[in-house]
Amino acid sequence: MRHLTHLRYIDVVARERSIRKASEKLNITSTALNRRILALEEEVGTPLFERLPSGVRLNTAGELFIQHIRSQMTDLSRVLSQISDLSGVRRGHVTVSGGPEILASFLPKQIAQYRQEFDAVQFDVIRHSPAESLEALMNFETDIAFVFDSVLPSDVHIVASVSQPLYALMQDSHPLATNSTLKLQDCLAWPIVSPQTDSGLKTMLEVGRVRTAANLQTVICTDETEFVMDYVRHEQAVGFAIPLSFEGSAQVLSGLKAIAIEERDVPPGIIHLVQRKGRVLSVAAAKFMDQMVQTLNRRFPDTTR
Amino acid sequence: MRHLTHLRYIDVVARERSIRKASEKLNITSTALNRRILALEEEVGTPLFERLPSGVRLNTAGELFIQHIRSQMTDLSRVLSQISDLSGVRRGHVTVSGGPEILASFLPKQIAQYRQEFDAVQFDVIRHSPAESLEALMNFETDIAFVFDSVLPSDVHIVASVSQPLYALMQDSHPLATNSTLKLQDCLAWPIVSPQTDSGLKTMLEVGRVRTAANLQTVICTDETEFVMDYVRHEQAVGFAIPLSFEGSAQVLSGLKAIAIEERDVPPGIIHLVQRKGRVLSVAAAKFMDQMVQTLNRRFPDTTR
DNA sequence: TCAATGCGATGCGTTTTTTGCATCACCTAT
DNA sequence: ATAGGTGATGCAAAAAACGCATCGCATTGA
Repeated sequence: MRHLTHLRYIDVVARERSIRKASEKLNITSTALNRRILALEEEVGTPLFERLPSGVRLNTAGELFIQHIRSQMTDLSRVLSQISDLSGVRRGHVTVSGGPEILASFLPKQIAQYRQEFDAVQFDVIRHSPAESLEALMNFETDIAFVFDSVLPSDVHIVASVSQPLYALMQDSHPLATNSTLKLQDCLAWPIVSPQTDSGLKTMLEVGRVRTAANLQTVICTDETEFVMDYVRHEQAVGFAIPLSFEGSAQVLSGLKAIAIEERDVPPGIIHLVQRKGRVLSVAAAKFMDQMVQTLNRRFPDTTR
Repeated sequence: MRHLTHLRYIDVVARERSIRKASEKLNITSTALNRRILALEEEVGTPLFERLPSGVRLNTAGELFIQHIRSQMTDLSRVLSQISDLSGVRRGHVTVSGGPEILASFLPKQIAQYRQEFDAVQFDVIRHSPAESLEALMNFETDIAFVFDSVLPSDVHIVASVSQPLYALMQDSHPLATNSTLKLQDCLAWPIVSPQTDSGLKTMLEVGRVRTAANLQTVICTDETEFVMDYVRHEQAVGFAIPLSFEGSAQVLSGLKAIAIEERDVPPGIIHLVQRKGRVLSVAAAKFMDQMVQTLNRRFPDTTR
């Protein structure tokens, strides 16, 4: 789409903060791109970029304008998606972001299920911290985001919230594996694989640690869910995860046991399924969102929508 | 703005339902315009217009697309308005529509007051029936509309509602002019100047007629508020109006008396001040809206917002 | 202090796109 | 059948966009 191209030019320049860099990315000369920007600024009647020795940067007017540009671009692709939807084929593009908890088991399964029905829809999956998720959402870079245990600003719309208790993961031959639930204290004697960054999982564990005064023996810090799962297969250690990260796919847990930590010790975390407030999702994204909400409702009946 | 031009082309074709007519309006050849449309349809991947012997007409895809186009255009002008607002001058363009009741006294005064402060803002005032008002609002042709006594669809946002009792207008030397309020029955003996079309005023009067079984002697039907005011100066007839049409400007009423009809006879009508739901108004329009709501609140304390 | 480097802006010739004219094919109403 | 309307299309001219080479300027590093 030709219009889209024009808009994309400005968008990329804003992102790259350099006309020359942007021109490489767009496969045109910096001259052409530069003149486009000059022409645009002429039309708007005011500069949109500050010229710095190291490149360019949006000024206030530019910030307003780029917001409009991005909104326009996503709106257009939504409309195109609606239009091709008229002829029966469900085309489209959905961009989802979330933390590692989501990327492990839940999201791939959801996407696979969706694509069974609509295989002309393409997905982008991005790993983001909660803050990055929200920023990307506001910049129209993503359609849907999962945010774990975070205070949400008022300009995002919470489509669903699901409560996730903390589970301990271990070999199924592990001495603890016979329990039906565990206290955090029970884990003190074992090496712990704990989350690394300030993720939601880390926060949950931290709350538990403070509450029960349990001094866990962390031996490995990592956010890679797969690494955790795999590691506890090799050592009699204890890892942590939430149901969304392992439930529903038998293979992930093969040889492992997941046991709930008592909620008195660690209160459940909340995962929010969010989109940008006021934005109308494409047909594909809306439908996918709907499917996920339904699944969550079925698997976790306490899900609020 | 060059980008806007492209979009406008499509918009005008859709409105004119003819490429040739649109091309005249846009001061270009029909060839150029035709090819633009063909190119656009190519890019979108599907026809947007049906070709009829008498011209063109939007198909379903086109309807979706034009909606997007119009939204884009108004959004862009809003952003440009915000941008020029950054540099201190409040520029902009506000389009208001409403029935004759509003156009008489209230609206001109409001606009004059607003332009005292921001004289770079330009206004378009259009006279519309309630249905036309709502349609224009949805087509992004107007920013703000006054709708009198009408059932409003869910896709408009009611910014304020003001209750308006019916008043009888007559010479101040009229025999009825000594009363402080009037019953509809009191008017039976006099020639009546009544509203013509199915306006809100007409509806109010109709309700009163049915309720009190009063058989008014209508001698003139007109919707022109000014005509009514002027006519009752010449004959001892009775006209009707609502406070918004005459209150606040002494000249309009000079030589006339306005007396409230008792609310038992004729329940007050409601005038809604509305905008398109989900749409963000330009700085100028929002500010003007705000001023009007404040005025209404001051003059009619029962105004809801 | 003096290159070296990287940035956006600009003049000019070339390429690509857009436009206008003339014309075609088609339908409708007279 | 004819006259007047519609949108589509081939072709040449006009306009816009593009790429190359170059400029001016500021920062960086020896």
